[in-house]
Amino acid sequence: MLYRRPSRLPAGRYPVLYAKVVLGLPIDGPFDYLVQPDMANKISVGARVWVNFRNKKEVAYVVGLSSKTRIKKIKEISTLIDTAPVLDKKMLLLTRGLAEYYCCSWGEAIETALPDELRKGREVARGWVGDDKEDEIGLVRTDPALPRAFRPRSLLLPVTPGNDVHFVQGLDRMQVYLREIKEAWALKRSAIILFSDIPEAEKAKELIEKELGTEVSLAFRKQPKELKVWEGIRQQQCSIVVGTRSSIFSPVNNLGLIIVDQEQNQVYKQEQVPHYHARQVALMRAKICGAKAVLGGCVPSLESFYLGQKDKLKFEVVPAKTAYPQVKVIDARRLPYRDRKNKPIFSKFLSDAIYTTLTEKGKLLLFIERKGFATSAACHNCGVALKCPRCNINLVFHFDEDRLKCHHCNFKMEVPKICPSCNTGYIKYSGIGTEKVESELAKVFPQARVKIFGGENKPGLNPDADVFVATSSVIKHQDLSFDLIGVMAIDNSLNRVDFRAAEKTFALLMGLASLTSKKMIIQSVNVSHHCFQALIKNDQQIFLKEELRQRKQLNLAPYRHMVLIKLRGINSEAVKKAARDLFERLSQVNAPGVKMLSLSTGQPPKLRGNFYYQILISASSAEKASRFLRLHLKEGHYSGIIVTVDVDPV
DNA sequence: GAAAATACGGAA
DNA sequence: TCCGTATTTTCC
Repeated sequence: MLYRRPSRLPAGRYPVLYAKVVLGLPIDGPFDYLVQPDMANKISVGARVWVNFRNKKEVAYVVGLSSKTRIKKIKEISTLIDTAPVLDKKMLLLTRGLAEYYCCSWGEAIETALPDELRKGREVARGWVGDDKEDEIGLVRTDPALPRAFRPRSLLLPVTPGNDVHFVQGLDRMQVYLREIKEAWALKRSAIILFSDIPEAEKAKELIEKELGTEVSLAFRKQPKELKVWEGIRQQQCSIVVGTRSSIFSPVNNLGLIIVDQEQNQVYKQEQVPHYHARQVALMRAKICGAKAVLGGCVPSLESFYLGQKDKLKFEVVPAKTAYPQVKVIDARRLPYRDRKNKPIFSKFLSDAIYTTLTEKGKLLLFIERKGFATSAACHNCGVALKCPRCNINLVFHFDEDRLKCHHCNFKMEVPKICPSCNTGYIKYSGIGTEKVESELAKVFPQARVKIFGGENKPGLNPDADVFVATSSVIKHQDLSFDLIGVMAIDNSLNRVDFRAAEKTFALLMGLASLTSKKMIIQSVNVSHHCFQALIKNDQQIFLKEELRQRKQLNLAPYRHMVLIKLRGINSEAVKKAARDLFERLSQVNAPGVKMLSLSTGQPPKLRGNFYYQILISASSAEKASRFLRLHLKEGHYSGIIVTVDVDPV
């Protein structure tokens, strides 16, 4: 993508100027358009223009200017939308990097970085305070003195070296964030601080405003004043922005600091194409801007821990002010039977603890992860779930084939008559109904006043209630404190068909543990799991190191980049055929560093009338996988089937 | 992504 | 040879 420097232009002659533009469509560009002479001194790289593309009026983004073109039948730019760029050279670099990483077009990446109204061609207030040094780069041309100003150069720009990345671990990490923000502010540099939800961002806005005595912008998608906020930030030399995922694209000038709080949280991954992860974009943007990146949370993601192990990220642990609770893991394999039909859901140990806490008028939390879980096959006697010998994830029973299947590598096996682990028990399928916990509790402890947590039901609003039954949404409420937390059916979470199941479960339990400084009791059939060992000993390294070791052994993230190709369509057979064909075709390509792993039905296989299939790939780098797919996905087109790519799925 | 260009194939 | 339809290509 090198744009040739124009040959010296004859004096006095007016040169012809072409603009290289990209569009927010899944097509590779850029496309050349003729810049009319009267526009030439107003157009700039990073500005929007209206163009006629395929006989349709479209918004396009100028990514380069040139005095040459190889295109024969060229069209003119219809009108200019902006006289000042809406993307500075750093944002252009960032969006292009995003496209290369996440396998989308540059235009699509640009559109994810801009507010909705800008994508529709809405005009914006002038007053850009860019921090571009114009002539140093030549991307943003503001000098109207033609023809000398035509200096379109390579877009392959050197990136500011030196990436300063830190991880702040602990419940009281906000004080470190404040320290960093103050430091950036003193140097007259901007800061972007991302939070996992809007209430958290709002809280932080108040706190930072109080501490710094300056106004802080709150930015998130689809807010009524999205464009106003965007314009406001762009016009300040230096600003502080708090927000959610999309705020990573805030148009701040002189960026000096990016903080991503709760970086292990999945909310930072966008569900729509391009499936970017705000943590990844934060690291990319920090590198381009020479800014410091600070990741934070109670638990690091395996990606961040891995960076730490390689000395690419410095850890700072903030000591907790509150005590860490006593954690007990109770073996739930053989809960005593009350009768054949009604298996008890509380162990003797948990029952006793609940009883004691109730007697002492303490507050209780019973946690049940209700989110979808696959039917797993486990031994009735020893409780060991049947796992794939190749992927170490749970096998799933398929009724139609009467066999066990691995959703990761397609390994299949007959259901064993007796458990291969203990050689005595028979295999049982579990899909535990957790809805009964409340009524079960009422049966066993008629004196307890039980509420399902959520909405109006919160400890503050219901001072009478003794017991709250809650799902993972309770973890957001870090201001709560209980005397006892009981964790039920956590094996459902641990046994999910997902190589990140253990990591997610660990983060969940760490979040829960911070809601009590007294006692947490976990019921599991898997007591020796490294996830629990780390919790019992209050040593995250036990979990992180073992998990990393397993990931390495199985060639999974963060050692390799996973890429998921999703196919969907109305016709089940057609999708299946297309997926098989695509898998076959991609497998035949010799691409070093790219490995085809599996072809399976989607999760779920059918959604809103569409049938889903997915192909899993691993690669030594995301860019490599994206290049590979960009090249080979367009070779074959399947009618009626939509193919999307998710790089680094979570 | 979707219109336009091309390839295909059956009937006259 | 013609035309309707499926498939592939191109969009500047």
